[in-house]
Amino acid sequence: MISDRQEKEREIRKDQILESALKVFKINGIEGTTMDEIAKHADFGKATLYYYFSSKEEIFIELLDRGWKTIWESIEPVIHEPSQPKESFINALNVIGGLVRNNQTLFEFLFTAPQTMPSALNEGTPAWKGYQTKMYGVFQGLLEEGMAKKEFPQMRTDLLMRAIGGLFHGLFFLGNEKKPMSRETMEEFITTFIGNYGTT
Amino acid sequence: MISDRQEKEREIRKDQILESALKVFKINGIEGTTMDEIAKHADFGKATLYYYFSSKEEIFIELLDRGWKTIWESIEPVIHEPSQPKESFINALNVIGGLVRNNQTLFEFLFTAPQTMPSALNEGTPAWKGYQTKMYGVFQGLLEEGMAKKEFPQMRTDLLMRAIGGLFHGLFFLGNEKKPMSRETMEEFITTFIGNYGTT
DNA sequence: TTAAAATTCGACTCCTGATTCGAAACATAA
DNA sequence: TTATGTTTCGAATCAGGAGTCGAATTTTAA
Repeated sequence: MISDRQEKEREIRKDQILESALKVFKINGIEGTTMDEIAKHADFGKATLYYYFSSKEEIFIELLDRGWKTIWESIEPVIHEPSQPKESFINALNVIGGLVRNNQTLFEFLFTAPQTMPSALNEGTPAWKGYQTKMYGVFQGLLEEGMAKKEFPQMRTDLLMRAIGGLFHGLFFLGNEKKPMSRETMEEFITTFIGNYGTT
Repeated sequence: MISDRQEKEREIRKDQILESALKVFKINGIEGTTMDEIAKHADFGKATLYYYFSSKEEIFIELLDRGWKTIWESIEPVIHEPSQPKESFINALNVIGGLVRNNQTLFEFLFTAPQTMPSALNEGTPAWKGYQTKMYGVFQGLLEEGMAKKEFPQMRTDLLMRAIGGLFHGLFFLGNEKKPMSRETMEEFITTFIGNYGTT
């Protein structure tokens, strides 16, 4: 039997491993990351990692799953508030911005890793992909609603989507500045781009 | 002695290998790419690759070097034309857009690979890095000039830089559309963002 | 106090994939 | 035609890293 406390401690150890994996990944890149390295950082023996995770891939998947779950659960309540599409849209972006500010490394990983990790993609619709899809769906939806209400510039929503995605990514992750992107600055850029149509 | 023709043929074979490497990389990701795979695609024996390149890494570096050189040499003349900063800026972006349209895979690689290939970075300032730096320098410079002339919104140029970089990347590389981004659409998005200050 | 369960880990195994070897096949030019 | 240089490649070699094993060590609970 496993007590509650035991379960909790186990969870803590898993977190420790995941966190270390993330750090090592950040330093050595996804390619250069070895289990030994992760183990050293996490202060465990390599074999112990396999007591908690069945494979290196599982570690990365778990990182993605948890991360995207967090994103989704943070956004979800915001988009259910009864506001104008544009407002919801910006609120949701701000929520994500907040997450990024709290843990830059993690979220950069979440937004970048999928491109560079072919193995993870091939398994029948992993959980994280589901959240990702839902998230994009929501944003796209808000964009379409807002477009109909003339709150946004009249452009193809899929293009606008790409543009805003890129813009967000650029602001938060490009360049070598260590200071986090402030909420104000982000809003300024986004609204400048989106134009001050409906509101203001 | 190596005749001109021989030299030329050798160059062609190298191209063939580089092109194959790029394709395989696109399909299997940078991680999953093996020399065997590249060799198969290039229709050479694996050992032959080593006759033309000293290592797998050299292949990737060469891809980056050539690519960034191309970018730089395409931009260079445009920015020397005597125009307003904003105009030069957009012209240069359009030039790059043209390159991307011609060979999406290559340029996506050029803009993405550096993030995911730690080994390449460690060698004392590789050639491609030089071109990349020069390019960013030029864009940043144009932005500053234009800012002074009120051609752009008054924002920190480094942030504006990141934003435009992200925007460009988003338009050209995000999403799963296969159709290339048209010049018109790109300009529309960029100028919408930049605002129609000076010109128009 | 002690048997069973949970946790830890160093030392293997094993495989994959980069790189090298040495022997061909081919081309060139005297 | 032959000696020399060039190109090709299948079959080894070799290293590094993922994953396994079996023996401790620690914790739990009766």
